[in-house]
Amino acid sequence: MTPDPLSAKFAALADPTRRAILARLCEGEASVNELAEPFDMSLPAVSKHLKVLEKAGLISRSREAQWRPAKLEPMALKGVADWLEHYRRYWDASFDRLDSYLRNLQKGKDDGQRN
Amino acid sequence: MTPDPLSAKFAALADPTRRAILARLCEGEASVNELAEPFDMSLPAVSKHLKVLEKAGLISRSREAQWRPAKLEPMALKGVADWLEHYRRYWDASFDRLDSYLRNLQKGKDDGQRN
DNA sequence: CCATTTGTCAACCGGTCGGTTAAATGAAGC
DNA sequence: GCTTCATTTAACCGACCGGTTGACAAATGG
Repeated sequence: MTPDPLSAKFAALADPTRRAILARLCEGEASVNELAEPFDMSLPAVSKHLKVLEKAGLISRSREAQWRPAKLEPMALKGVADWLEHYRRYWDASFDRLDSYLRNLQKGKDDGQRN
Repeated sequence: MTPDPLSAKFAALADPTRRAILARLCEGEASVNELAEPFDMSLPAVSKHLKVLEKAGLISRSREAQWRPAKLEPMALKGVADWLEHYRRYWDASFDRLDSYLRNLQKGKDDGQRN
């Protein structure tokens, strides 16, 4: 247990239901019932998903009478983006290779360097 | 089975061993034995991790005599980055709020707008 | 106090995950 | 053909995941 924070974030994001919940929370805080509405799933199931997101730091929860609204915590996503950023140069390089390959095709003839 | 590609990528990244393998592959292709060397883990375990990464599209594999070198496929990571990009404006906003809060603290007195 | 509304907890279930060991495969070299 | 090296497959294991149902808790409001 107690996996590292980054693993917890990736694991939390690896479920489409949870990603949909995050997308919904972009529009503002929402109660469990509101969040559960789009899904064909029991309330406890949604509650569990919220707990996973909360433990990963991706959302926070408050109390408002009998409601427990959930709120997006976007800085946690920034942590994931920062990890990915180390790899940007690799996919940029891949894209450049693909780009020049396509340019050579476009130029039509065999006037580009082979390889 | 057959989860959506984005879920497969997040799930593959949710394991520190697999992230370490990707980091190693930044330095170039590597055989299974090379990749397994840093880990206190059997070879079949590493082989399984590679299969997860491959099914997620994050690496590809070739054949070279009796070796099956693995190679980073960075465009797959770009797919993850693109999904995250939708949330950038939210963490930027959070960061700006934090930033101006700290600026007001730095200015010391209560001359900033509250709330 | 009682009922209603909202949400969580507990126990259970089948399936997947991350690891193991032992056996099988594939290619190379003698 | 046999051996050796590199890797995968198969079977198994305990733990975790995503879902269920049923009971419980906590706040609101008559």
